Amino acid sequence: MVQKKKLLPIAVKSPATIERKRRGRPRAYEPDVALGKALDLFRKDGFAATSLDDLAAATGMNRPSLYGAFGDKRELYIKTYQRYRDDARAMMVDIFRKEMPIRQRLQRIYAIALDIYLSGAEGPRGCFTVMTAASEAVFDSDIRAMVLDGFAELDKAFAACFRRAKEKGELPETSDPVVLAQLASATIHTIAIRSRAGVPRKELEAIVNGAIDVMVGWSGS
Amino acid sequence: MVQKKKLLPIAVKSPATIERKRRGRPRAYEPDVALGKALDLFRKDGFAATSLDDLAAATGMNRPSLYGAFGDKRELYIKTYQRYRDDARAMMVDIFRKEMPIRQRLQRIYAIALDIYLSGAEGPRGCFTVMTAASEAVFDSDIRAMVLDGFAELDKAFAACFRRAKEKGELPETSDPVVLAQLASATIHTIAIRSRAGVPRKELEAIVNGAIDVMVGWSGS
DNA sequence: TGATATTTGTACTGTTTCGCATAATATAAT
DNA sequence: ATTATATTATGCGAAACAGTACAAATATCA
Repeated sequence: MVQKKKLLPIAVKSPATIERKRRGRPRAYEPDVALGKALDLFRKDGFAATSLDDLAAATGMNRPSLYGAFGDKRELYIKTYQRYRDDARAMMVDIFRKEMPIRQRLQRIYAIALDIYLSGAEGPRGCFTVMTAASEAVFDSDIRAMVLDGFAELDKAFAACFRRAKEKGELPETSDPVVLAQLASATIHTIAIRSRAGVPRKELEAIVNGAIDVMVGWSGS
Repeated sequence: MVQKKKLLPIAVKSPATIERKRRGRPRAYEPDVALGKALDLFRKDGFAATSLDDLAAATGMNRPSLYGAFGDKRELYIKTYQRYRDDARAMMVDIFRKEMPIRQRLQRIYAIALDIYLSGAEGPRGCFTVMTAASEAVFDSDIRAMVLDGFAELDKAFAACFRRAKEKGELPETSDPVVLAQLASATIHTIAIRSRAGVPRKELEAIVNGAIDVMVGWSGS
């Protein structure tokens, strides 16, 4: 009698998660949106400067519910980071997959990156991976591993782009996809940091365009 | 009678600061070394995660003395940041000034940058400018201005390098010193962040070498 | 020697913080 | 209805925190 009955009434509010009727008092929050609110806070203030009271206020939950749902502050931080990565990947994956000229592909990726970094009602929030590397990654080996994985994922995705472009003859035979990928990641990192410091979008776009020119040449505009 | 008497006995311990005999109870600390210790702590843990008790313990001062010497936590942070910038500039200035091939100049600058970023008994401490951009710069406009100034100073120094190299014929006429400078800064930023995440020096050097190759071509090694 | 100046060290205040214990509440299963 | 389960809500307690008041200590100056 583990999972017998069919015809289970699927909850209307959470389409992704299949959820049968739960037993006790119903939740007053939706885990996904609460996690999103927590992510917003952590991205704005960082781990150390964000208190559980702040998180409770932002999510509309009270502290015991936060613990019940996500564990302690550190576990919650890790979950928000995973959520951030999932979101960012979802926004990028199409552009990395679809067929298009390397120049256009890079332009679109950086445009989305800037959307992510410059968003935020109370100031630009930058890149959560970079912020986490700059703060928690040193003490905490689990978090450090996640951050390293984040860097590696981006490096690999860029390298694949350049490898394909080279095969298609868009890049000279002498070019090294791995080196170009590291430069592409470096450009991501520099706009992530500079966005946090308040550099306006126009300047960041100029940096991006210059970097693209160096990486793929002046073939297009 | 503002500054009349000559023959003032210069203190032996602090050669830089001219210091006459002070009136009351003597200091039990040396401001310069105390500020250095505070800088070490802030670089390791960041602003929010560093308590005044930690700072007092690290400097050997007690909290009232800390306030008397440097002001509150924020003022102390700002002073440590200025100290960091001064130190870094002092380590770089010769290489930016002396006459040498662009490739060699870049190699030396990145070597010193890596020395700074990877130093630290309890893990690599990264770049304080980048860390500050990632954390305090968003709320605090004074700190934000300092960080922006730090970025600009590096951009300008790199741009001057590439401009000189272009004039000496080390770079093609089509190359843009400003764009190359932004790439050079981006490379600084990416190794700063990655060092914090525990990437070993060998890998960071590979990133640097690849970036140099792209920026100045394969003329040298 | 006594007045003045400066720093140290202890202790205190009020606030914030994290984590949890406990009771109240709301639903499903029987 | 009664029981079991799951969540909310209140609030406690111990620790950490930033900042300051005040007395003791240690020097110079007259």
